[in-house]
Amino acid sequence: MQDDPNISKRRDPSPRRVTAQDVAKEAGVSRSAVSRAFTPGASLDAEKRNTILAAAFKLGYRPNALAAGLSGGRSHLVAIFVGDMRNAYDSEVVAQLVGRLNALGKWPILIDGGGRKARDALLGEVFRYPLDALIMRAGSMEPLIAEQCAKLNIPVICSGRIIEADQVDNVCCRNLEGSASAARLLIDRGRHRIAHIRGPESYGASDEREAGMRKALAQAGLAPVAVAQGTYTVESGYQAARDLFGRHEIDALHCANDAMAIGALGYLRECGVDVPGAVSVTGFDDIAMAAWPGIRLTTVQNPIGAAVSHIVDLLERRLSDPQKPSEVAWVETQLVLRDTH
Amino acid sequence: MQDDPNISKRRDPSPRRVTAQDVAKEAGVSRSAVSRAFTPGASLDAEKRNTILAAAFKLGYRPNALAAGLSGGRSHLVAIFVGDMRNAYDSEVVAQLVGRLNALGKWPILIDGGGRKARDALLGEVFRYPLDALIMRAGSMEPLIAEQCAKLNIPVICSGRIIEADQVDNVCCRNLEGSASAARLLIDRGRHRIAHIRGPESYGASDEREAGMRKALAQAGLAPVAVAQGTYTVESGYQAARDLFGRHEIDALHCANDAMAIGALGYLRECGVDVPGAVSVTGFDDIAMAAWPGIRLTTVQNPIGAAVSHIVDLLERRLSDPQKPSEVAWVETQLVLRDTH
DNA sequence: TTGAAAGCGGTACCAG
DNA sequence: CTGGTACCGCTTTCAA
Repeated sequence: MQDDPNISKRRDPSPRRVTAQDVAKEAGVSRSAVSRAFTPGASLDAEKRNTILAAAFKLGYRPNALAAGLSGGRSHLVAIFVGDMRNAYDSEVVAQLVGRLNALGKWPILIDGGGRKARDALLGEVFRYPLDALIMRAGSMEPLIAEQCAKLNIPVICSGRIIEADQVDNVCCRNLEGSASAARLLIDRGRHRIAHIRGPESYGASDEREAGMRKALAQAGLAPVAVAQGTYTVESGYQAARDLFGRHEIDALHCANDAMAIGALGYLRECGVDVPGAVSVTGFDDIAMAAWPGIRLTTVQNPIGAAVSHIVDLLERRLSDPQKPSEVAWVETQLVLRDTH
Repeated sequence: MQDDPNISKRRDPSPRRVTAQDVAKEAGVSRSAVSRAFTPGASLDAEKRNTILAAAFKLGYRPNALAAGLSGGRSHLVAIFVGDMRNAYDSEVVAQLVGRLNALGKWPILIDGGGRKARDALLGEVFRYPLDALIMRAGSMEPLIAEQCAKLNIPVICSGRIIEADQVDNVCCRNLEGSASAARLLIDRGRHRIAHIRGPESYGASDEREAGMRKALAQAGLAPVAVAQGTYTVESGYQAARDLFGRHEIDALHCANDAMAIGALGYLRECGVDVPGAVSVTGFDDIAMAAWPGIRLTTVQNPIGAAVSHIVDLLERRLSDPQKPSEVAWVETQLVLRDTH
């Protein structure tokens, strides 16, 4: 090894990546043969294939995915656009999604849209890659992006809001029904002075979740005592709870997501309010944290696993049939009874 | 528009992506000119450039990043390998890192190593892309990966554990000192019966954090009452606390990360133990959650922003000088006093 | 300043 | 089954 006459070449300041040509030379075959050795189902003498694979292994060769993607095939690159990764629900979705995509041989490029002004520029840049698809995880989302994708012929899987367009498939949660079920729980529990912390207007889910609780209350001849607006963060839930409880007589609080419910819980605990003795609190999503000891939040489960499975499923079906009509996959919610109702 | 004679072409089942050639034809120039129009600093008549850009805009053209990467340049693709995205600290790091990389025009491909058996196969696949760099965020990490990268000439930025190798830069937290400072705080608070929940052996940080607290105790002539082992999850912290408090007289508990501390806090709260009246609890990391109302954990800040800045900085410097010697950037910790000590 | 042409590393089709 | 060859879309010389 030490005497390798190539040692000087090895010192080359920027050693080239090993190519099929190199492997071909090493194995004494043609470039085409090397390509075939890495193409499942290609016709190639078994022994020759082994020789080639051995040479490839020795040289540390891997077919360049960029080149492969260029010449006709798929890039296997998928972009995931996330509204705000700092949000617990979204980050759980991303975590699961990444694992599933990896397993499928798809490589997710993450784009963090979090409050970014230059969002368009950002997307403009990433669209330079011939993406297999774009997965949008966002409640507050620009249909503009979908438009751009249409132009570029990139299929879109959208979760969190429904976009009606060609080549766009949607995954959506039964927000209204879910929220209504939480409100009914509170009513059945004997609560009458029910308040709500909703999300910002820019998110479609905010309206649906508010509408759901209003509907359930109305069916019981009730109306919300008060509705405050947060931003889906723990901190905003804390603030909103302070506002609400400072100005109203309230015996139950339904929040548009778990993070805000946890913030509200924190406020109530600070005030020494007995939950659920004096006040019931419910959330929406059932993030991992909702189940933690010390929180044990009663909430509406918006099952992440189901949403991710739908996304992956729609992606696969879309890729195998790019012309198929758009679909909406619904995610059903379920009440999870813990210690705060 | 409706009369566009190309309408039949538009109906093409799989419309090609617009290429430089198309733009050239539209603008009546050569392919080369189009390329130049998109290359800052290339010599091209100003007016002609405008014509070209207009044509490009009209056609919705974007230079194909794959082709660009193929022909010499960088791919601008960066892989982020995360040990376990379900962990709050790691997911905060990823969230920030993604934003910073996006701003730099680098596109992060996420790989979730979370308990995956086929980790090698996974990496083998992603290494088919000519990555600009690999960022590893992992406490429990295979130096094998670094080896593979060396072969492929891919620089590595490693955070969470130091790997000494060419082309590998490291970002590392002062685990020992940080943990020692927490232990000193507990001692100063008058605690003598101090226990520790450590992390698994496979993580280098686990040993360092335990050693730090042992060292501080030793300096005060003390030794830990007991040490339990968790897995850096909330649930494991809860379990470990139950074990510890069931078998020992303890007046303070230092945990190797915040998640476990939060789990322990949950257990103590369930038992009605007064924190910090009867028992002090400290964590490590200062994840967002540690500051939440209802938790307010006293902890050792392992500043994520600083770590991310170091990663990005090392990345930039490595890319601008691939041959530069390896570096270690240290992240300094700081005690954050809240309500549990 | 410009256009033509040679790669970049594969894939896929061609004739043999 | 095999090697030769023409692309894929872009960047970058090289002359003009």
